[in-house]
Amino acid sequence: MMNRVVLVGRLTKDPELRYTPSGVAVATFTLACNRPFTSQNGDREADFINCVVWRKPAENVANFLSKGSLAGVDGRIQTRSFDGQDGKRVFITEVVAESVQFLEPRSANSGSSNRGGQDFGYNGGQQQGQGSSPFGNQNQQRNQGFTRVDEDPFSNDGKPIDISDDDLPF
Amino acid sequence: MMNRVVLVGRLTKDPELRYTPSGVAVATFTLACNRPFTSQNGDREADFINCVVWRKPAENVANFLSKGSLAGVDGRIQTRSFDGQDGKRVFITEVVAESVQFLEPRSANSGSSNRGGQDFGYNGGQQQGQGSSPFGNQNQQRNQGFTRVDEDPFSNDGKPIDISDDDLPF
Amino acid sequence: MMNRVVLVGRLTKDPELRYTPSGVAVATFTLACNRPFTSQNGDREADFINCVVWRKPAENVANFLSKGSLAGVDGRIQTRSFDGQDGKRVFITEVVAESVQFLEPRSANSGSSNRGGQDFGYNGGQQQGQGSSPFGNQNQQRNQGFTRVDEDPFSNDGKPIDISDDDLPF
Amino acid sequence: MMNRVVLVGRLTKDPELRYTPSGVAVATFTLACNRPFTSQNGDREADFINCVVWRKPAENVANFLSKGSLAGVDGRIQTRSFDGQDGKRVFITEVVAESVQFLEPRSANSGSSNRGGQDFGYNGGQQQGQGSSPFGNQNQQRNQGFTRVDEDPFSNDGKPIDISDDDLPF
DNA sequence: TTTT
DNA sequence: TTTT
Repeated sequence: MMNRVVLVGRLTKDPELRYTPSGVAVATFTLACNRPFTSQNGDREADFINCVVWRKPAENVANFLSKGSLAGVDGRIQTRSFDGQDGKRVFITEVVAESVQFLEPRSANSGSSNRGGQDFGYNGGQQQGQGSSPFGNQNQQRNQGFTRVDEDPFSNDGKPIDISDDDLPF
Repeated sequence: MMNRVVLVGRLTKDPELRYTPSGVAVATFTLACNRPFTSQNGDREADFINCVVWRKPAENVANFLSKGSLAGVDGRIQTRSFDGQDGKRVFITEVVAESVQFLEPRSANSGSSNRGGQDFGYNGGQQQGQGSSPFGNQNQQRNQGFTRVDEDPFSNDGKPIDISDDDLPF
Repeated sequence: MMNRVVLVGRLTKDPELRYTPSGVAVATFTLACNRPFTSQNGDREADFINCVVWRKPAENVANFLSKGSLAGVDGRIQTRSFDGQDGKRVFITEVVAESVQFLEPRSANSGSSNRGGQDFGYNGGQQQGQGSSPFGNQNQQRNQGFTRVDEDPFSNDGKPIDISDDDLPF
Repeated sequence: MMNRVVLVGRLTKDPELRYTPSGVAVATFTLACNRPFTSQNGDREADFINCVVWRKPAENVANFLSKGSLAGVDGRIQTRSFDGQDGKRVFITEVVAESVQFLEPRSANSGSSNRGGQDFGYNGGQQQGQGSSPFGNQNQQRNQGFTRVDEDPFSNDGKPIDISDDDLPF
């Protein structure tokens, strides 16, 4: 059934990249989306929306986005639940990004003349090697030492990811 | 910032209608959206997405939708948090519907020749009186005896709605 | 770059199914989407939006939808142009559906207990044989005798489809 | 009925601002949205999508966007038709933007510390005076001398806008 | 637990 | 706590 989400916002922190036991990349991040209206106290609030992205776009996200980056997400809402450590069921609502668009312009001291708007869609994956990033390698550090975990994308305390290489929806 | 959600799914239960202290209608319901792909165990799963709708469309939802109804939602993702009764902060992600479309055809024994597709948008609110519903009044019972509560739409145990008539975003 | 469309409307005519020279199915149809507001003359108008869908979902559309069917579309806006017969360039804006959802309930005299909401997404293609349609074969006639054309989906007067099996975006 | 479009792309030219006879601002512009996949010849193509925006956001668009600007649009698809000068009916499909988001970062030599992501939604209209633009007044020229026309937003050869101040959907 |  |  129809389930479509489009967001533009800023990462509240650096994205986190993990791998399933079978080696599939998963990145998680939170987008702060400022609301287009003000609250009754007159201040501008934001929604903080948890996003998950799989495979190649996950690695692109980890490589090219960081805290504060402006990004667009096209995906679906997913809900799931697991048993929390206190024994009660925890319900999660998050966005599974099918594509992530990088909306930050390249930094001023970079050599490229490209202006923003790079797409990290799964179909549009142009398989850029990490070393040849047009954005430089200032984020490369973040990609080192990632442990392969078999965890729930947004938590460290529960519920293995029940996913296998063969059965991913995209 | 851009934040758009479009869903089509079925209500898992009858919607719940409440009123804020200042008399604003709020309806809450959960949409079951079947996923377009199967899990690794081969079964078709669903996402259960909590939705909130305000004002006139809230009353339309309460009047015309019930458990199992097929409905479309156009809205935004909202996050909020409150202190749970166990003292820890609870984070909520839900969809605030700006318009709800009724996708169930009118029942066979009804007199109208209209086929499905009725819209409950706030701008398109055609202000149908409860008593003159083209769908009959079989749901009207549900609208009686609603207590005016000042509660968080999806819970009975917390956090007053911090909203006033004057400051609604729509 | 982000480009997302979600529509719900009714087919203005039976869909048209064609095949490219290389055998790829393409269906075209027009969705009438009633506007949620009225014009200044007080009447409710509609937008008539041309849609194209490729491959398996194209065949599903041709088999299960017909004039008047309520359907949902999730896709992208596409523009293209070609030289019209009067020598001037014609510009086309249409929606390429990635998935089409059938929102009509099964007909009253059908044996299935399923209620509406069937999805024709490419990933969700459950490869239903034409002969085993749960909706009967009243539309099957429409699928016979389709000439394999190498035409622009919405016109008979021009411009070959520049697409090959290998290079489809989905 | 549901009809939702979200786009991110770059303006192909400076936006054009006009006013209806009753004084309502209308801006038109075309967004180039690069496709996330390549054509069979291996080159990356784009869709060129005509957009219309009304009232305050129209003026914001004219003031803050120009050729090449990266912008997001949230709106609806609209179709309309009129009689062309050659006597045949012309059909138009375009996007009516309900909100436009400015995704270009402010220019390097500006004094503000704000980074991109400004929203021009109708509800979020913060009513910035033209003279106090945080982006400087380099675009202000474009806003001078606009004739009040009663034309179809995207053409100079036809069909009066059938709209009045009182009957706008937003 | 939040971005600009 | 889930719909068809």
